Amino acid sequence: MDLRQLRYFCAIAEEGTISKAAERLHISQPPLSLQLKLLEEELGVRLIERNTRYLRLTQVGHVFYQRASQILEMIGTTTEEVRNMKHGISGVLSLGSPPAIGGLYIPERIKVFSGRYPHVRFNWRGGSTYRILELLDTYAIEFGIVRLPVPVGAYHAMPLLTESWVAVTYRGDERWAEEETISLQALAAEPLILMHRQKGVPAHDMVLDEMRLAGLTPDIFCESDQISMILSLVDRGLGMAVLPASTLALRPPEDFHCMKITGCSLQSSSAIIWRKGKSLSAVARLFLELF
Amino acid sequence: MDLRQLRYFCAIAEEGTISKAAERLHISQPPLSLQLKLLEEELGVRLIERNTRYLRLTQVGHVFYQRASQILEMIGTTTEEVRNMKHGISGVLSLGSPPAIGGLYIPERIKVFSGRYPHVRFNWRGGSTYRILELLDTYAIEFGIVRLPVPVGAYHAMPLLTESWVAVTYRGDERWAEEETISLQALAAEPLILMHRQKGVPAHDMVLDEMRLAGLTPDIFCESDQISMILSLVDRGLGMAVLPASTLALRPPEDFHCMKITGCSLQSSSAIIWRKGKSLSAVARLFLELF
DNA sequence: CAGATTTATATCTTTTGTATATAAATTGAC
DNA sequence: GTCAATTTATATACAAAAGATATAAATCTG
Repeated sequence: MDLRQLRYFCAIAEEGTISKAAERLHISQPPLSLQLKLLEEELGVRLIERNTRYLRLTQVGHVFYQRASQILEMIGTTTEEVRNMKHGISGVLSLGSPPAIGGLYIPERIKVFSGRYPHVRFNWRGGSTYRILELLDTYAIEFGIVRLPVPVGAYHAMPLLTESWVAVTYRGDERWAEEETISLQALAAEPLILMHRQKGVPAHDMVLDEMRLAGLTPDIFCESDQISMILSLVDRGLGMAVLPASTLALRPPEDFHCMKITGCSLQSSSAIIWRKGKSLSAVARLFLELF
Repeated sequence: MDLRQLRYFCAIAEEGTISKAAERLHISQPPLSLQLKLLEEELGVRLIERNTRYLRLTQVGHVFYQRASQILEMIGTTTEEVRNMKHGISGVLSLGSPPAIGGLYIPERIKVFSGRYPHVRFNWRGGSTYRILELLDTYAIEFGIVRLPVPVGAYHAMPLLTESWVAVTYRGDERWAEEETISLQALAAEPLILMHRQKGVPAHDMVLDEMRLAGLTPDIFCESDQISMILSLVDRGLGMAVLPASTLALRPPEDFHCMKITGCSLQSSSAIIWRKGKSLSAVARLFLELF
């Protein structure tokens, strides 16, 4: 198969007659008829039902048209992309994430990416999931990592992991050292160090909601929007944190003790999202290929 | 640009030398060198750094190789797909969904799809989200619609809408006719008609969990795994249902009265998922394009 | 039935891709 | 350091194919 044949086929499909398509393509009509015929013969399928008065795509022709358009568009963007890389791969990659989630995924990938493309610079914004959506909507960043759910209409999403939330104490805490799990009731009796409640995105309200709905007045010792701050308090035995399990993935396991929370289903998924309307930059596409 | 040039470029990138690539392509070496040169000139970018002893891709060359491979693969699958449609578009499309979610998305699309491709037959399995995952894993269905979160590793996902759960009474219920919202406490005092709790997928436990954690003993009048059964009971004033808002979308709005639940954040997202390893059939891909 | 329009076929020309021959460059062996 | 071996690049010649022109066949309109 030949790219030219795809272009020709699409032109015919779009123009509605072979003659008009030939005009658009700046060739004469006979070779266009011929190429269409050759394409159909190669595929062993009739793509366009035609005679001197009618021309319409067959079912298979419709399918093939969709695929062919996609392929041509991909070739176009690839060509454009590569041409713009005349002076190597450079530019600024703008992304955003809540610090806790981003810390999991971003630094290692920035390291790999920067090793591969040393002239790329980064703009890594922080903030709540809600804030990240704002940054996306104002085109301040190209893509963001957020916890689901988010209003899904305007964004493409690439799901990352789904995980449970766990209760976290410091290693030296003898009362819990032997425990693998903790009940919500027991948890409510502890001083709690929690993620700050954040506007618009329910995932972050989950801990507080579950607590309050339990009818047990939770003892919120401290709220913070920084995981590192939360853990620094836990480390000093000032209270127990409730966090997505992954936020501890980058910490040395000997520093903290995690317990599953029984009788409740705190869960959250995260995803990479980007705006549907605007296509990603070449650099951003390269970066997302790391996921 | 020419498809042949993409094939040639990929062959060179994969074989490591122009000579070996020429051998693999069953052409001689000089035209291959020439085509590579022409490709680079057209793109205005050096893709392969080479001399008589070394050959390695430039940064841009690496990017171009990835894109070119994708394009070639797409052309391959498209060709294959279309060749298999020799006798029109037919076959059996196997999918699965919990009845409640599927009812929202599937019937209308089956209607459209069947109008377009009348020779396609359908195999629409039901079951809990957990069951749907089983069917996917055993290749009994090609894709499923489920409520998130699901273990994300093995599946591609295409997110659908995110929605709140609502409390539902029958229209004639005077006690609530004027209310737009209902508190969790008030809800707990009603006889409840709920989705049956289902194994493995936490989303369906949400109602019960929220209830129990509220410290209020919920009065579970009836559990069912069929939305239609639940609504038939609600319709007779036997209790109040708690359901994702979308499950009522297909019902006449005059039959039921919905209220937002205050002080709790019952939310769920749904998504179409399919196995990562196995590529979708042509018919399935066509169907997913409706979303 | 004549004129207009569109697709299909035949033949010729031009373009482009490929092969052969050979030069140039680099590495390893003696 | 020179010679053989290997690889890429260039030049020329040939072959394949894509396109143009001319024209036939089919269908609709007036």
